[in-house]
Formats: sequence, structure tokens, C-alpha cells
Amino acid sequence: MWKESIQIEGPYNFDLVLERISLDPLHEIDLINRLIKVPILINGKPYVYQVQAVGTGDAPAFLISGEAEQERAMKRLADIFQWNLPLSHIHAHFGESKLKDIFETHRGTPLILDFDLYGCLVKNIIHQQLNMAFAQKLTMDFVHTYGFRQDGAWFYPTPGRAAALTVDELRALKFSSRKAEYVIGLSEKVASGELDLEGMREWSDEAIIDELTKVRGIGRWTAENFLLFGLGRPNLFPKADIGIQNAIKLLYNLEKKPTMDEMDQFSEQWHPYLSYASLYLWRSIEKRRN
DNA sequence: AACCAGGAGGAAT
DNA sequence: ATTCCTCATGGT
Repeated sequence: MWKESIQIEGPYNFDLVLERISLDPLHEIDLINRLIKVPILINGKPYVYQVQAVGTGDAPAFLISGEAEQERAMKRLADIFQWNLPLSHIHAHFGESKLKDIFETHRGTPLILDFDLYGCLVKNIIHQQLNMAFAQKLTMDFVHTYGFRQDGAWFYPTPGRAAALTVDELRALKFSSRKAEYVIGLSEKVASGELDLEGMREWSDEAIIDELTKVRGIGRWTAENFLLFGLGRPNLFPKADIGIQNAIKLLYNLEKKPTMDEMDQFSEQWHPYLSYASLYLWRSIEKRRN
């Protein structure tokens, strides 16, 4: 077993990270020890790493441990937790904006990436149009039923496994037929190699959106969320997102949900860090669990 | 008890 | 090119 510690530049509030990702019941989190288990695939093989916060928001430090693949794991974990992207200039960018108060309240909340690109897409398809509580239940049932557990953490099923599922099997989990078709169809494309998600890391945002929206079940919203939470791209604003619309409505005290044109107007000022505007707007309407 | 939910596809205009 | 309808279930 290897262990490694790192220090990074603040602000970076890991307690807020845990608070946010604990909204997803799939994540195994120890709030007392400020620790999370991270299931990731390296060369297609599953490994679980532990990340523990041992510093403060202004002097963040982490203790990371795992069984193998130290170098590649550290690289991937740094990407997932955005350890090399200082938030100070992000906060500076929003410091005098309409989002000032929200950024202050959630100061040091980094963008945390999903642990797996394929899982990210599947999760976002499942989440389409559903309220968060039900969507998370569906996702959890899906992973618990067809995924696998290793070293205390859950992995999504492999694309090959999911491609072999039937619509009826997923309907038994309360998927709609269409959503079941979407997940199975996507899984077939990933399993066959027709869709190479890892290969998209070098692509431009728009090229990825164009490619992904060719897949049945993936519209612009899902592709944008893939860019945002799968790849960590900094300038996405999913304006069709009900949550962001509600956050904007609350922020500007609107009578009704903003139109698409209004979403464009509001967000114009937040370039080129729209992803952080999105993230913090989501945060502004997310409630703590329990 | 309606109405809405971190949408998308497909048909009808 | 836009607008409308359906999907399907759970939360509020």
C-alpha cells in the first residue's frame, strides 16, 4: 500500500466538497475523518483510492492512499479534484458580480469531476427530467443491481454489461422504456468502440457536443453536463437546466422562470468561467441532506 | 391533487 | 425552423 501527501493552493474547502458530493448517495464518504473512497478505472481495471483532507480551506492538504498504480492514480485524482487549478482567480472574477454573495457563501468549492466518463453520461441520462431524489434513487438502484462493489466503493457496470441488459430489466428498476433504450444504446456504442469517450479529451467543446448529440438520448443538456462534470471544461452554462433556471429566478427575484434569451443575457457577464457560475448557482439551491 | 422535475425525440405545424 | 406531445414515476 502506498501513501502520499500533497499540499495545494487555496482556497479549497474540502468539507464543502464532501457536502456537495454526499448529495449523491453512491459516494462513500466519511464526514468525521473528511475522507472519501474514489473508485476509478486504470487501463480498464478497477481500483479504489482514499482521499483524506488534512488541511484547512486556506492551506489545503491531502493524504492519498491506494494499493497500486500510484503515479497514474495521482494524476487522475488531481484531475478529478482539480488540485492544480487555483480557485483564487475564479473568486476574483466573480468578486464584484451579481454572484458575489453566492461565491462568498460557498467559497472554495471546486468543480469535482465524476469518477468515470461513461458513468457520467449514464448518470446524466438517468437524471434527465426527473427530480433529484428520484433520479438518484434510480441511479443507485442501477449501479447496485448491475454494477459491482470493490474495496468499499461502487463501480458503474461496464458498458459491455449494460449493453447486454434488456429494456424490461431496466423497467423493473422503474426506468421508462425510453430511458432504458437510451442507456442500453449508449452502452452498445461505448462497448463496441464506436464511441470513444476517452479519446474526446483532446476535442473542443463544440466538437464533443456535435458528436454526443448524435447518440439517441443525448441532447445538448446531457452533452454540456458531460463536458462540465466529465471533462471539467470551464465554460459551460446548461441554460436548459431547470435547477439553474430556478437559481437564476431566485437570485434576480423573478416572477417566473427566465427565458432562454434571459439566460443568455444573465450569463454573458460570467464568461469564461460559466461552469463555475453554473456550479455555484446549483449550490445556491441545493439543500443539505438529513 | 395537480403540478413539477438538473430533458429528449419525434410528429405536427 | 419552431411548437406541441409523450414518456413514466416520485416529490412537494
